Amino acid sequence: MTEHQPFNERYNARTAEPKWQKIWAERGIFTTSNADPRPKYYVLEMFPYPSGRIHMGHVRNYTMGDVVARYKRAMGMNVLHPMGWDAFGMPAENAAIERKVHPKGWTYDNIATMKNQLKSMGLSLDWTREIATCDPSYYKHQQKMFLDFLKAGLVAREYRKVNWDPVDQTVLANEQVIDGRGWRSGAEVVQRDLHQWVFKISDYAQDLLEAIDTLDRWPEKVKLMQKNWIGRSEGLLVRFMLDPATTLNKENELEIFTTRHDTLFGAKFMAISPDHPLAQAAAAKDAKLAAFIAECKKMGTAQADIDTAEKMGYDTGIKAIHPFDANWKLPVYVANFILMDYGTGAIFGCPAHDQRDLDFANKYMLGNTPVVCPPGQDPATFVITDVPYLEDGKMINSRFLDGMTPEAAREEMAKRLEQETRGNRPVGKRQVNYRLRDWGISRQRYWGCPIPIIHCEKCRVMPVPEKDLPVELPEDVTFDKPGNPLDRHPTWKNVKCPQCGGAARRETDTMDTFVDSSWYFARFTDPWRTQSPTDRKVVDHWLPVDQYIGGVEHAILHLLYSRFFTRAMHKTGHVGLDEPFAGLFTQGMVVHETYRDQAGNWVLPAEVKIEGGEGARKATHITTGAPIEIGSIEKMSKSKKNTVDPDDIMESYGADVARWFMLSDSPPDRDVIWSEEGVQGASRFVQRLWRTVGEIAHVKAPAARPAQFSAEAEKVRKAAHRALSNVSGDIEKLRFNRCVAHVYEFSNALNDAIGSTEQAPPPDLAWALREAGDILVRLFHPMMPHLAEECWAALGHKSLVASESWPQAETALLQEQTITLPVQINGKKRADVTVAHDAGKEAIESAVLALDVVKKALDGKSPKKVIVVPQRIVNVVA
RNA sequence: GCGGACGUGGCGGAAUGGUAGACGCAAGGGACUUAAAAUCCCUAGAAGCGAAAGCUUCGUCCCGGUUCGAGUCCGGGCGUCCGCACCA
Repeated sequence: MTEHQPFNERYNARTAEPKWQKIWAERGIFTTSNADPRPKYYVLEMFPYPSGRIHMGHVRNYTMGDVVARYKRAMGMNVLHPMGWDAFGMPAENAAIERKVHPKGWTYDNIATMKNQLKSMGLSLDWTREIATCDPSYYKHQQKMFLDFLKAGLVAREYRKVNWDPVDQTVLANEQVIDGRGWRSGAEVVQRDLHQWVFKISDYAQDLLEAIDTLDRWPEKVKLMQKNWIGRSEGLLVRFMLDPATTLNKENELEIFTTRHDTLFGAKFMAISPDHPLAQAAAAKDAKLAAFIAECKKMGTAQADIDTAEKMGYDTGIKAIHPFDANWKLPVYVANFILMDYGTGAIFGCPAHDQRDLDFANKYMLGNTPVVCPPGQDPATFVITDVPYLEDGKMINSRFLDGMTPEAAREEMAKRLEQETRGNRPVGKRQVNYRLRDWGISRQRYWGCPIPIIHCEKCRVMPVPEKDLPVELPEDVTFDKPGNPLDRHPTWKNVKCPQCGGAARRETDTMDTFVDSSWYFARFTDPWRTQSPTDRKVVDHWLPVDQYIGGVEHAILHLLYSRFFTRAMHKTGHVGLDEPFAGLFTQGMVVHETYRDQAGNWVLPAEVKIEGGEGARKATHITTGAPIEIGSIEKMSKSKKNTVDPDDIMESYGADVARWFMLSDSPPDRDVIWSEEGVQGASRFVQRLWRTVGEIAHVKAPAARPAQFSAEAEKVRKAAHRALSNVSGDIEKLRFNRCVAHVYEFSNALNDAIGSTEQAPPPDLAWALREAGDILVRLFHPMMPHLAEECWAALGHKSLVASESWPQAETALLQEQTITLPVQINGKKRADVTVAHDAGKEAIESAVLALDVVKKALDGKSPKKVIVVPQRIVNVVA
């Protein structure tokens, strides 16, 4: 048996934590067998990018997952709780450029460091399943699936806009474009069209949308965000004739998509995307238009930039003819806010009922005609100036639509336009549109999974034969020149065409790292398998993930891509289901105060000393003594230096304290403020628990359960079993902050009981105290596993608490004999009434009416109404 | 700009439409100590009344609504935060 610490000393996390971690590892208790017959439970936290060191966000995320894993294990389930590395990505290449280190070396060094950090947290992870997405043994299978998807028609090539840095000769991520300039070069960024590989996620738009409703253990907000992202809209395609006098015969019509065809009589202009073929054709004959389009290309590709940029247009001189009036001509503008990717890249503008159209019309003095009149408003006096009318109403100024609701008007308009034909085709056609675009996966970068394609002059685009997988990244690359190192590698891209044997070149683009993270959860089920990405028997047993936990910043992209990828894997036979994550939890961020010195430089919390409380907090620099300004609380970030290094915390307080603090106070889905005081509070509590358990360890109790318990012993038992019931329920609901509160409550109650006990408590109380001690330790074990092991051993147990089963609450102890109900008179609390816990409504009512306060308030009259809510409250309406 | 959330004491927060402020932090008072740390006990939303036990009024960002009853539901504001397709 292991030596445990004597109770006259403080609990020493520094010696206890490594000791228990070693024992857990030696006994392999967190290694999961795929053959274990017990019911499965798959708990997964979003795997980290190996950026260098773990941060507090990781500590929070992985602690939550670990609580669930340890709890479910105690509940008798076969728990899969793996960990890996989202190891491809740009920071490795940035390090290569800035520090002359190889991305691979940099990444694996980081993994080694972070793995040690995670190990020191005492997480119950199965490290035998560790994977790194940058390992050829992982990405080989990803390449195989790319080829399978290609065969299954799930992959296509499309032109896509990217931010191009003309100096660095590279594509920039949106975050690398700052005020329209490249972050490294400072050069003005231009939009460029690149031929890209895309996954056809839009084929699944309807399915992904509908299936959201089956995800009953996902947060509503995430589901709503995904629905809006997919953005289904039912609208109408309308073909407008172009006035031949204003255009060449070649372009004789313009097709637009609209969801507001009810407002067609409010149209004032047409707007097309700068990338629209008509705009391109017109620009060929109009140098000014060409210049305008070039100007539009200087805008970034980020949606927020497009939406917030000033609305600009260029009148092409082309006129479109209103479908219901041959004499009604609408000017056709090229406008910077029209996207080619959405609908047909062309719209009609109705300024009175759309903000963007109104801004545009006001700028170019195109006027507006309201066609929907608000209820109760006189149409004759209804005018629109700066704010469009977007609500429901009655149609006006709209000929045959007048008087209808907008909804009926849309229906009527669609019907009429569908019936009208021009050139054997209807003028209008109903269409369901999605905002969701196909997923562009091509990246012009080195540190990613190579796309297994060979380009041959003769045979065009050829998949790499499966026997040649993986296509491995060459290691001899340089980062001293602009552009993609793969592209300028002297030999790597030169290959023979697999079909004709002639000279060909490899695809030098690599995959978006979201691809890597779209199936890692499946790979964890059998990471050793070499012949295929998954073993169907194994993967179908483990999936879906029962509880997935990660940051809300992944609410849309990562989760939606994973849902699509799982469907694609299903279609190609790699898994047997569509939805990868049955339960999802999105945790909040870790935030911290910011500090600046007098020169305005950010200062690390570790360098700041805080004194004085309550409004009078003053901060000084720990070494120089210079005054420090305390700033706002913000997300921990390197740039603002408001970070706390988990290593420092674990070194000075221990992993359990860090874990406990991360779980306490804030609800897990909200931000938590890291504060020194809070950590110290957690640290004090660890010592208090240690002392409490020490007291109980000294209590000599009979082996057999006493037949009777005194009131005092009963009180202890009730506190224990109530805490047990509460903590269990709150872990199930992932309400860890309440678990923490209940452990505090229980521990306080236990301390009270011990404090009022003489040296040797009577046998029944002694037994109750020992029972409570055993429950207490098992209750906090998922949150503070090292302390729990130390306490468990101290209580004389030979087993590991990590392998113990979860205690069962005795329901009889949860029910009080009498309950005290608040009594309200007219909704205000005026008294209490104590009744038997199972008292009926009538009994409660008569007890309440007998109260002096109630009698006085009623003043002899009978109450209008008495509302009795069982177990809750009584309200007397006088 | 679009989409999503959040707003409760000095602070983090608790509260199936049912006693607002559990639990913790910080604070104040006391005990122990030569002293400090640690620990333990007590107090604590605001205002007012009372010698006291206690009582009254107000109070969950603001305005309005639904309800016997609203922190919670609905409508409208204000503020803060997150995401927006090549950051992960």
